Amino acid sequence: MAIIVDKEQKRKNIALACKEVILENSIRNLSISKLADAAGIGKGTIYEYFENKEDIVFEIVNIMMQKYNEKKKKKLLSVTSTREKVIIFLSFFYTKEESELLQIYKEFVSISLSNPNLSMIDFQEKCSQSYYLWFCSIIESGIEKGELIEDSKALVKGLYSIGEGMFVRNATSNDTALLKKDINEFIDAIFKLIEVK
Amino acid sequence: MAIIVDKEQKRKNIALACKEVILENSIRNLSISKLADAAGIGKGTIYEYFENKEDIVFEIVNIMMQKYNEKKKKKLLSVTSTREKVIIFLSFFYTKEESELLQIYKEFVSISLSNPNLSMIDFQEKCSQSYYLWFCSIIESGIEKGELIEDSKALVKGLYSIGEGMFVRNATSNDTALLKKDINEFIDAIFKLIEVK
Amino acid sequence: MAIIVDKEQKRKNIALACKEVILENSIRNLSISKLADAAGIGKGTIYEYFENKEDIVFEIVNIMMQKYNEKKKKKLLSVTSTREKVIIFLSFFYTKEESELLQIYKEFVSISLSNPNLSMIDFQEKCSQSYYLWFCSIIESGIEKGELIEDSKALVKGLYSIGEGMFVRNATSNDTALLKKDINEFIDAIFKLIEVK
Amino acid sequence: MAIIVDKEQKRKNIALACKEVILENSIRNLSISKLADAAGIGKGTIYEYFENKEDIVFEIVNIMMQKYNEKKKKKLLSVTSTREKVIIFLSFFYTKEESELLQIYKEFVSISLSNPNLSMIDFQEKCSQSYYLWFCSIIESGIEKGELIEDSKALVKGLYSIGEGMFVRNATSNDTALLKKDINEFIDAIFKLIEVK
DNA sequence: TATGAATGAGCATTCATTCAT
DNA sequence: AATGAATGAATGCTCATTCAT
Repeated sequence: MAIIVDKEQKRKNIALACKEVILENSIRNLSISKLADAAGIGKGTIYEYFENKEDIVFEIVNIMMQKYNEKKKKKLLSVTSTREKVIIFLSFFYTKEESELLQIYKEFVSISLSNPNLSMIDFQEKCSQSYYLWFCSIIESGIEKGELIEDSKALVKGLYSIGEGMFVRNATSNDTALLKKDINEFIDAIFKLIEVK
Repeated sequence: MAIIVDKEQKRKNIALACKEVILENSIRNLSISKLADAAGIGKGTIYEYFENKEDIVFEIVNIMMQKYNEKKKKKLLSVTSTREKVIIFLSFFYTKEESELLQIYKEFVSISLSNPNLSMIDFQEKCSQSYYLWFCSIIESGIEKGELIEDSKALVKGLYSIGEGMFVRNATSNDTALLKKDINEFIDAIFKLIEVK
Repeated sequence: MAIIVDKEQKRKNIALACKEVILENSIRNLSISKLADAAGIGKGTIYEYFENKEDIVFEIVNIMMQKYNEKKKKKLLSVTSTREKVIIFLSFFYTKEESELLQIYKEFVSISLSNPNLSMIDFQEKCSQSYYLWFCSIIESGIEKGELIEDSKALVKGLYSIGEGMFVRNATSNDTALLKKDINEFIDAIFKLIEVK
Repeated sequence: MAIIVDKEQKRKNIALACKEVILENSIRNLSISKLADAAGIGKGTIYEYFENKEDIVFEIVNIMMQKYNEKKKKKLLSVTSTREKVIIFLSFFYTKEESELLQIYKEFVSISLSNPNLSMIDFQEKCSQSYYLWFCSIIESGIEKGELIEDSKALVKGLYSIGEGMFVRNATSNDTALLKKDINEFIDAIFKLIEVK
């Protein structure tokens, strides 16, 4: 009988093996054969598990995002104040721990700005939406708990975009320390206005 | 006239001649030879004036931004309230009038996220800095005029990034109406907090 | 039953199972794995019964030709005049009833022109020879019965090739109505010359 | 100033340089890089002169057919009897002189039977039509000159297809001597019937 | 006997760049 | 200064075939 493999698991393994090369190079400069080499498999085998090159990137971002979300969830549970939660939420954009994910994310944004294909758009919109809802729930529970003023709700979309805006602006210089300072100073300033004293 | 001036001028002319084709297609689908055709010059000549394709986008953004800044300056003088000035400032990201500039700007951001070369980084930092100072002076004069509370100053960087953040998030869907709504709702909400009553 | 018989039968079953997909697509656009899927067997199993893709077409033509020959034999017995027999004989190339066979036959001729393998050559020669003898006997009995002039015999090879020649010429346009007209007009013309009045 | 080349002439030269490799291999097994090597130019250069692989084959068949047609025209003028003209016309299919053209032609027929693309069909139909008219005029002038009976006209299409039919049937065995014999015996037989005594 | 996972050679085409003129 | 002919590296993907089970 033929060998039976766990396709889903192998897909993950290959994706993970590819992660390193993607981080070292950029997604754009990666050829399938380099990826196959990195994963220690044949070129054709890639296509047994992935539809195309982008599919690999999806899988990687997916895996990394899921892992990160788990971490984030825990971190968010470890603090109580809404302010701390917001800081944790936006720390994504400057945290050194997630520099790998950030790098991939940067590529992702770059591609989505100039080359968006349907599945990419779809993926990004789902991501964006789920993060937005998450962030929203943090602010809302802050209001419920009486930490934030009622009007905070109208600021959610903006606050949530601040990180991304600063991230993009900062992307060329890659000075995460500055980014951290800027984001946190803004949070301080805005909380002065929206915190119930 | 010095030769160097002519060269600079010709660079501009070529860039402008390329603008239309880049807008119709995306820079990624454009080959040097198509750009040369569009500009009515030889392929080799492109290389006399530009380092590569990205360099052309860079020049176009440069030219268009300068023009746009003149317009913006005038518009800003035509209104008096700080709120109106802020609205005008951030309207860049959704205004239909500047849709060409926005499209090119999108390409530009995309390139700067994944392929930044030195002059691009330099350009972007200068741009960013000058816009920041500009925006800063608007907020500061708002404070001076007693329209905004003192604490508004600390929000400047954030406010200024909101537009970009929303722009990037919005880039795939291209729904400018939604973008406009989101930006303006945020401005409303934040002004509730920072306007002196 | 001997194993060898089973193998032969399975070969036939697989070939027949592939027939439909080959008819829907062309053999050139079909990969072994699609054929294996269509036959409901594993890719490797194909190689147990066939040398290659062409070999499958070969088997299908074989099977279909045999079936067709039975039909043809009956039809030929149902008419009496030599002219009618000739018409039936050459109707193969345009008859709608056999359009599947014709399509496969076309593939087969194409392959035999550019990729003939030994067994294919062998098959074609045997086919050709047996059809020739068959056609020959029709003409000869026509002469014996006094329907055709003695000299008709020398025309046999040519008459017999006319159909194929017209078929090939017609293959690109696929206009079977025209083909039928051309073949039958030729038969009319030649019978004017070879029929005993 | 840039080098200016005679594109049309260079196209012909490249095609001719490719002819040899096509004859040694088959059209189907030829890669662009082999063709480029054979022509002593870079792979990219091929695409400066040809749209795609098939375009090269067209050019070659075109060139060879034109040359052959010139020869044929002269040969046809060198004989007077219609019978001789017909023999010359159909000799194409077995003549050793044109074995190169025949080989290319065989590939051509093979492709047209299974992979016809639009330009190929177009090309073949034009070819076929022009040969048919040519052959037609030979027979018609034979009738006018009183060499052939009036009824010969109705045989034209068939006679003209005989060669092709026999050629195809013969293609696998490649026995040109036999083909010659068969064709000429048929011509003898048919001329017995259509020649005015 | 049957399988299907793994493979890697093979391929058409594109395009930035060079450089002789 | 301007050109455009020539190039060849680079690439995503297919698929017949093998072979361990």
